[in-house]
Amino acid sequence: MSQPATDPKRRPRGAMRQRILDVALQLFIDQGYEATSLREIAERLDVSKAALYYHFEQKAEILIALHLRLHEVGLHVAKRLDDLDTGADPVKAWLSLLDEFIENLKANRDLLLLHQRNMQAIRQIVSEAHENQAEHEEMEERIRRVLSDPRIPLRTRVRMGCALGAVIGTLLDIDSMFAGVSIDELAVLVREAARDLLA
Amino acid sequence: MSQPATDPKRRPRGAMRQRILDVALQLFIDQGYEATSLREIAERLDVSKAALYYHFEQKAEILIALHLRLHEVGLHVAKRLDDLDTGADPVKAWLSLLDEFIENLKANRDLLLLHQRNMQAIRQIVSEAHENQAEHEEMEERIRRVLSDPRIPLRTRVRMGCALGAVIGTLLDIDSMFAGVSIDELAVLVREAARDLLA
DNA sequence: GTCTATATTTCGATAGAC
DNA sequence: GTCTATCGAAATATAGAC
Repeated sequence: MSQPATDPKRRPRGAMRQRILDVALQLFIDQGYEATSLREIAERLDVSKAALYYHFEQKAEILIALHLRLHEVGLHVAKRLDDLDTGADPVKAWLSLLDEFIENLKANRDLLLLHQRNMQAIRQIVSEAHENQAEHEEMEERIRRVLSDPRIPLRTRVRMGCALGAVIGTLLDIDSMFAGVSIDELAVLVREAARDLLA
Repeated sequence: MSQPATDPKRRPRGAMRQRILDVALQLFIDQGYEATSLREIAERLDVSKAALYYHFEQKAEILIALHLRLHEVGLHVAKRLDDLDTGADPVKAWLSLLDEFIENLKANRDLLLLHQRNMQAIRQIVSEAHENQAEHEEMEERIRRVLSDPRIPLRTRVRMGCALGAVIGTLLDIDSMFAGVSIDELAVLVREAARDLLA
């Protein structure tokens, strides 16, 4: 009903939309969302500013679209959070959450970088967009809840947080930290360190 | 010669300047540098926009002043980095660097938050201000150099990075992670975890 | 779908009185 | 040191032709 009535096999559907998102993602990571103008995005794509408005009603929608991409990717990690809520050994569950997270990070480092470097803008825009629906609870929120769960000893919770911090700190900004080392090689070592932390 | 000719004992010297910096710091942390207008800062201080320009020639100077504050604070940590360069046991040196860092973080969490959340803006503005002088090498740069030093086994370097990530990840955004736990209590546990990581 | 205008708003910054 | 008033630039967004 709501799908466009064109042949679904005719592929370049929304191709321009994707190109916009790709360029915006790079610029938002490098300069930040607020510091990036639609003019810049349009110039890189060699189209006019107005062309962008055919694909997105507002600038904020570009950021939201990218944020949603990350959200889909994060669903697997969220599943592991459910395990944590439903009993089971929290340390074990956390370790497999970290594994899932590392895989996600390897495959979508740019989206996570976007999130890390534009949290303020994303928070503000998303909260305005959903108004008060509360709809999907943010993964961060759920992580915070686990780390505040009094049923888990504080010492353990802190180490869970440390392990997560270690993963993010070493694998996300890899280029500026361990330039030249492959991410896979790093991931193995970090995973091992996280395990030691929670042993 | 260049000092103002007023009585140096008459204290509220630059009091307004400090109030501006304090308000700006809070807003830059909450909303980001680019998303914060001088109008907002002026409103919070209940002065006019133009008043701000008596104390700072440009908006960017406010950010630079805050960045310099952080720089002074970071000098102690930088000393520990020297130890790392001049031989000695890198693991031991790293641990005492982390201790110094944790103390700094406890005393100046807001400045570090500012830095973490406005890296892009700071980088761009600072690089424009110093043009090509290269003057003071940024601490991050020095940390990266240590973590790339081939004389230290990769496994050790990764763990050094993990330990730093653990400290930052758990102690910097403390309010959103371990709400309700005192930072001192947390710091003890994180310090211990870092030591285990590098054991 | 993309273009050339243009409207509208807001921002950083300045001039000059007090 | 602070104000009012204003400037010029740049940003988001829209109108309407093609």
